[in-house]
Amino acid sequence: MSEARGASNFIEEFIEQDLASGRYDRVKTRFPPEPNGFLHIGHAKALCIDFGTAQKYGGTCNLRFDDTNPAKEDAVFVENIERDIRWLGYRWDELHFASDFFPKLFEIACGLIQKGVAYVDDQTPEEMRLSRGTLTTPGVESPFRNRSAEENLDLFHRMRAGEFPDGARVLRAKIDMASPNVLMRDPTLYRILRHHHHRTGDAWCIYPMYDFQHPLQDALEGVTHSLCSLEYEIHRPLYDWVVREAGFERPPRQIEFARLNLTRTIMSKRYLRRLVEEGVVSGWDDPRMPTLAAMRRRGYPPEAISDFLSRVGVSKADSTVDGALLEHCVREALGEGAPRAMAVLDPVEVVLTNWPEGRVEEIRMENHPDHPEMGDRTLRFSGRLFIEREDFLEDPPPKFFRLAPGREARLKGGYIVRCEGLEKDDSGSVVKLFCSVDMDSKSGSAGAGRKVKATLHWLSAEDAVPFTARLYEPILMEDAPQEEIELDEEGAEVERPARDFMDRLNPESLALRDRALCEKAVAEAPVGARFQFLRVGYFAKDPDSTAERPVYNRVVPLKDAWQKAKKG
RNA sequence: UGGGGUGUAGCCAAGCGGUUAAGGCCCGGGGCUUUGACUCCCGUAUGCGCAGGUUCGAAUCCUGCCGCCCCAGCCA
Repeated sequence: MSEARGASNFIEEFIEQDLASGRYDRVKTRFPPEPNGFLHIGHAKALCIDFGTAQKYGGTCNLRFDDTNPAKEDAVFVENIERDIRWLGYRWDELHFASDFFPKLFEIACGLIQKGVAYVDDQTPEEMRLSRGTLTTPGVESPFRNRSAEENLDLFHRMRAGEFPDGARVLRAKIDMASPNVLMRDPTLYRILRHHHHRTGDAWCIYPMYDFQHPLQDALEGVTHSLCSLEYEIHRPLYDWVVREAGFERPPRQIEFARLNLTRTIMSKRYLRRLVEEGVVSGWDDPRMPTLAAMRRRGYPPEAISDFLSRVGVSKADSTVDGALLEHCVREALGEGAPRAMAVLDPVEVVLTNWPEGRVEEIRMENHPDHPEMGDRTLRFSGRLFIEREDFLEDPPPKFFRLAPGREARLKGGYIVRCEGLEKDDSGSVVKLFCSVDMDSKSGSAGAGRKVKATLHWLSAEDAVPFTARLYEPILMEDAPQEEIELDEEGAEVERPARDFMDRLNPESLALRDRALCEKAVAEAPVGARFQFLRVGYFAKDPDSTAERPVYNRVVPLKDAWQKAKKG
């Protein structure tokens, strides 16, 4: 099943070394989200690495919820995360919750106390902060550091029994208050916290900290390779300390990689939450959000996301990937399978002046130019049609070769028309084009051999169904620094927010086209259906659609050489 | 000023002492085209953060310097 043909990144190199040296005889990873929010494309990177690596080496991957902080967690996030993982096409081996291990973790903590490497500290949070020292100065040992094991054990049990108020005491590891690695200065292992937990209810009033729970749980599950992002690199000595002190023979190996950043994309959970709470977006699944729920709703195929992630690669260098790469992957994933259809987003009426009165022709249109097996459909063609407003220019610039006064263009699958005149409203905008049609130019006929530079998409009045198109752009206008350095009164450097990220929001991240027209088949397609609107882009039907008013999200636009030429 | 990481093209990223430094995205040029799409060709680092050194030979080894990221939660 697995085809391990050599390592394709540094993590796999480590794994192959470990397999070769006999350190491990199998591969077991885990994906360990905290159920406190929605998964986004950044989490998807970790997810693909965790599941993908296990898969490659014929191993297994667990899904584990690190639910050790009930104040921030909720069962609804658990459900959403599970759904997102399945959507990406991954299946976990075992499902675990940190909360299922609370009794075991408590037991291990007691063991550490008995060994004399953990103690109960009565200092206030403020006292602890002060005595921890700074980055450049060592910390000071707590006055409670040398209590007897018996006293510590008693105190810890009483913490668990609820004898002390929140924050009154903590359990700490006894490591080294002078360590240059601040994390090793007697880190907190347990805190008292009275808060209803979404799974254990009020059974516990003490909760383990990440640095205690995570390594132990990895070890208890039999994880061999604990893959995580770079910010945990400095936690590794502590990770190793915990599993070693707990007595695990063959502890997991933690390997860290760089997390994903995307241009013009907010990836911070805190900021995403603000967008939702302040109503900037409609919710966690607003198609402008970088969450998997949003991408699914917008119409991204899951294969596009895994393809994107595999192209991005895995390394330890901080990076920001160009959003154009994701778009490319989405287009590639959609190009083969999405049926083509006609939709005119910003219609302008075309009247064919020499079209036989009352005549309506039926035209066969292929559903996909490269896949005849996808069949075809019939569209009507008549003397009253609609084309895209931007496909006509009264005063065309040099490289514009679509319709203009006196110029010809082909209506795809139909006839060649020539613009003979136009009508404007009081404000000067074009409301109607008068065109002559070459009756010998019907698509596929002998007279059609003539070449015309432009082929336009169109809809005849008989077939045009009104709908709303939602066009999306990146939610940020630019990638600006989050912080800038300023000098305070004493001339010291301080960091403060350069500009609130809310000021960098792109006002054009959502554009509505509510006069848009589409084919009947498009209007009647089920929610989630995806089409390539010819010459416009890929679109997916949104759940907001009603029978009277279909709504389509632009998944991604088509590449457009003209738009590019216009700007350059 | 402490510790841990990291720096190869506009953006990612291979490279692990020995031909002219992979590949993808972006970009430019051309072919094809009843989607200015798709596709197909071609092109884009005498250069690998900078400066020295070792070597017949350095992106790869050594030394020094510089930039950027992470760490002082009873968050994860």
